[in-house]
Amino acid sequence: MKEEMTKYFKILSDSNRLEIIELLLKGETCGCTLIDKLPISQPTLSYHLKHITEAGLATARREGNWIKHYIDRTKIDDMIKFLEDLKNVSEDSCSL
Amino acid sequence: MKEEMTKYFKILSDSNRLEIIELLLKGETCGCTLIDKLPISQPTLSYHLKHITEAGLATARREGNWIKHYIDRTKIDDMIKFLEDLKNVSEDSCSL
DNA sequence: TATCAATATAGATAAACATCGATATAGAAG
DNA sequence: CTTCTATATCGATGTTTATCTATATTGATA
Repeated sequence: MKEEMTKYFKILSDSNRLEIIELLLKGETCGCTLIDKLPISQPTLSYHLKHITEAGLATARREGNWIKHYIDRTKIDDMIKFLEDLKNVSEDSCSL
Repeated sequence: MKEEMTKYFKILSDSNRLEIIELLLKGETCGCTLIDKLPISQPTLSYHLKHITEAGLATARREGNWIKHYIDRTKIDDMIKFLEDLKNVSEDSCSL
């Protein structure tokens, strides 16, 4: 649980990755269009997409010539939930 | 803004740091009591507390012999807000 | 002022990370 | 079956990170 969260937070801790996620949420879905909007090379984009996917924040699926990427919004919800709980931790609350 | 967020997320991306933050929220406040509850050395704890503070997630203030640390819960709110906005990003929304 | 407890710094190290250019692979389509 | 486009992998590199031990600093107090 907490392991999962640190993994997600690590993904969000890089500005290029955050940008990628934002673009994916906006409907970009395809690496070939992402690449023009980011200050990184194609191999680096591939590397980030792989990590985002392996962390469980996105899924990838081939569609014809392209590989489409979809952010799993429920994972963002999980993070929000976790932070809400964290914020409410107090001297007499149980651990997360 | 987004820079600030990646900085916060980086802080939360390490399990020891997350543990420290949780303990601080529970009212530990002092390094000397934290140290017994963590699998790290005193210098490493000092190192993490420094980073948490420099990132703006906590404040530190000397009180007699000890230095007390206080998490700024509004920063957690900022993260929650950011993630809410991120989740709601869509094809026709503006950028964060 | 000498001592002690809490905290910080220095210096070292190994691992992880972000990045690149070059190249390989995979699948669609001619 | 060759070609083209999208994506992945390889190998290298410089940087950042988490961690340690040893030592310094700081401030309270005996």
